[in-house]
Amino acid sequence: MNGYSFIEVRTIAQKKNNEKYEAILRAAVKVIGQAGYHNAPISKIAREAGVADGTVYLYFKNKEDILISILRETIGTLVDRISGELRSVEGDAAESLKRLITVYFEIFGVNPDLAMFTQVHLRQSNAEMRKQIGDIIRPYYQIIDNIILMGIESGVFRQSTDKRIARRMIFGTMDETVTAWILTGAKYELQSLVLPVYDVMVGGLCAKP
Amino acid sequence: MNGYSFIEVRTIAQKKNNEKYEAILRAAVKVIGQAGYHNAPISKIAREAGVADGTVYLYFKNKEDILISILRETIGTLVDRISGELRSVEGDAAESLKRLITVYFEIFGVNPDLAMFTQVHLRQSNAEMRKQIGDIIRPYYQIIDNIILMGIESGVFRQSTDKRIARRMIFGTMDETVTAWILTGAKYELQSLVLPVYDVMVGGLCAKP
Amino acid sequence: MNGYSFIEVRTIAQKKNNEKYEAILRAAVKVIGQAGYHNAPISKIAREAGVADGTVYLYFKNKEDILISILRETIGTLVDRISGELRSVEGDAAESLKRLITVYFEIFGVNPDLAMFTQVHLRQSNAEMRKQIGDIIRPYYQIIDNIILMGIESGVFRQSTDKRIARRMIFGTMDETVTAWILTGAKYELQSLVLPVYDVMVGGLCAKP
Amino acid sequence: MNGYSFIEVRTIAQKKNNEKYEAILRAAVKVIGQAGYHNAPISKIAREAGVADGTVYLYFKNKEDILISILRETIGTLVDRISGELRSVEGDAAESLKRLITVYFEIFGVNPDLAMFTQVHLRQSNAEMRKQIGDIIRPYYQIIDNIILMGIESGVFRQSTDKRIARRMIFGTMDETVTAWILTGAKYELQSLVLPVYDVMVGGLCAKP
DNA sequence: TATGAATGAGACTTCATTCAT
DNA sequence: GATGAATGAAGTCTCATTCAT
Repeated sequence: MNGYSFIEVRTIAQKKNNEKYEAILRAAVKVIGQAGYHNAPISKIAREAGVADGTVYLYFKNKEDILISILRETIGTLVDRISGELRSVEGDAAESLKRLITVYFEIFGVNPDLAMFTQVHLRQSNAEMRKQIGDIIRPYYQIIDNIILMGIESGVFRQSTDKRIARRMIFGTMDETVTAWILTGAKYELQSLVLPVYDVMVGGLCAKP
Repeated sequence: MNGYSFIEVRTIAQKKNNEKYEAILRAAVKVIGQAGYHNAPISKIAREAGVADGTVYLYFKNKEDILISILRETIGTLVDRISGELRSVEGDAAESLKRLITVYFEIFGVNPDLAMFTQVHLRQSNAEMRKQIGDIIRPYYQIIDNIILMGIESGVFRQSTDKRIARRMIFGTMDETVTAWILTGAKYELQSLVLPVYDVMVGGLCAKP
Repeated sequence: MNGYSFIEVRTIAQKKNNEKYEAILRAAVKVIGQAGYHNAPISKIAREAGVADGTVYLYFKNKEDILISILRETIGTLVDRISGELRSVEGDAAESLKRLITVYFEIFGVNPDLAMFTQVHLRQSNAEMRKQIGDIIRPYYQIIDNIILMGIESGVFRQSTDKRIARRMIFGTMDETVTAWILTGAKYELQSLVLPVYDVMVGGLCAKP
Repeated sequence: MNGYSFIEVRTIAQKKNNEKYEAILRAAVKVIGQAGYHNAPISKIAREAGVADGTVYLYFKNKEDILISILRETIGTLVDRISGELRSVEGDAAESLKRLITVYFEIFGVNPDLAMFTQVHLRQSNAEMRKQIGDIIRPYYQIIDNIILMGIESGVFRQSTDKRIARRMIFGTMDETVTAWILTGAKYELQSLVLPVYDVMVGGLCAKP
């Protein structure tokens, strides 16, 4: 439940020998993150994980399955951690949003390869994969939606807010911020951007009257 | 200077016959847009364009060059059209932003394949390509930056706005909106979202006191 | 140290199964020898060796590497065998030269494909390969040079002999003899030419006074 | 009849527009000589010759025909020039041999590309081409044979000389000398080697008793 | 004659996946 | 479970040759 490990969310069957399962996922994040999905041969991932090529197929159906699994673990971690944070600020939409951004930047800030993977290379998926991706990512969207709803109902956010659009603004801004961060070399602390990002989300661009 | 056509910028040579050049680019947008860069063999692009495989290499240095060329044409068009729009609202930052969103949604709204290409598949590039992509995309960023600056200086936007963050919010929100639109099947009119998107960008989430 | 096998020198890796490594080299000698380097597709070599195309790349870096490897094995064999022969006639330059010719004709005489490969198709290399070829072939040149030097110092060969030219005469004459032999169909025993070739090298054309 | 040009030996039909014919051959010698047969696209030869790709096929049946034609012209020139030289030393085998070497080194010494072409890249031919090459080269062999015969009959060369072997020694030594010269960068005057080469051919290696 | 755009066969090479050990 | 050698489909790109202009 802490979200720092890939272990918890595995089923019992998969828990057997999860050392290798995790090693492969970690290796895949690193290799794909740095080289891109189509420049990351299974053989390279296996070597990085310290296992044989064939072993990968004992833990994953195929290469796509690795991609999906990484996303599942990542989103799982994200949702776990954010949920944990939100419980302690129950009802405070503004603070919830701030925590959301904080956790998001934290998770990717300490793992640029994972950021690169999620923001950049995950897109290299075909139509049928995107369906699965959508399903996996939904709980995360839900959290954002809940925060927005909470804000509107509590009067902190505008009544007229278009909820879908607001979610895309939040998601898109964080996404773009992380993408810019890695594409410019991950040279500064992503954490330092939590407040300005939060500020522009909440306050918008306009000068208040 | 019209920006509506692929004609202006020639890559390999000033071919007499740019019909084929454009046909290949159009085909590439379609095939890559639908299947993804790495699932779009040259042979498929060539067939879609109605030319032989080898012909593609008379107009483009290699496969990457096609990707780069599409982006160059697209950004060129985008910049041309937005610049045109902005001239008629000289100095009005809010209106400029609205026009930016309008043009952005217009261009991609009529060409979901192009949207898919730009929003999704363009990311499937390696490190050295991203350098080129960065160079090409810069003029577009510049336009957004100019609008922000204009807004701040004219007092329409907040003085305290972090310009980099603001740009990422604008870019990320539009990007995410278009991405969501195509990933859900491009079923509604993208144009209908101009106002709500503009609204959340300018007003932010918070209820005014 | 026996020089009769391709086993000793490993290029890519110390493969457990060098049966395939040798099978591919043998197939390459045959196919390239008969068709020429640029008319010998990897697919043909693989088929001749009884392996899949991709297997070739488990044992060789690329097509050039095959060429280089064959040369290395051949020169290795040649040098080993000649060295062995020369040990038993230590100091006798004339006899050494005769043994050199004998071994040279022996090796190529039993393998016309290898002769064809070495004499004819090896030349089809680009500039950078020729550098490597030069390095590999050097020990062989050295042996010839040593024989010449030995002959001069022992007074068997003329003091005034230009050593470089002498080496080229020896090498060129053997080379041309083998080339002519294969280009005319390898119909006679190459061995039968050892003495006349030796004779013309040592005695030259002129009638002694 | 001077052998310095490609013009004379053309038939009347081919003489029409022989400027282009010669330009293409010259270009081919240069491009193939420097890059090798299989790295010398027709397009490159055409560009070097200042004609269109298609024009090449008005003068040559195909790419192989260019190779053959160059050889024919070269051997033609060689035979013409040597024949001319030999007429002035009628009957003197030793002097004839010296003139042979001189002309050989002269022709290739002033044109390293042609040397590279003949010594190195011409070998990149397939079986059926080699038949043609043999036919073309025969008159040149004939000249060498004649010199040898003349030497034996006049008592200048040994009675016991094996004529075939002697020819191969002469040819192989010149060939190897020129090859070594170009492969080491054509840095010295090939002419300077005429005498030492002649010397080793005639005197052989042995110290006279 | 001359052009050069167009063709498409075919080359080299990579790599996801399988399977005997 | 674990291995890694082997496979072969598929991809990118080159280039000899043709043909409409």
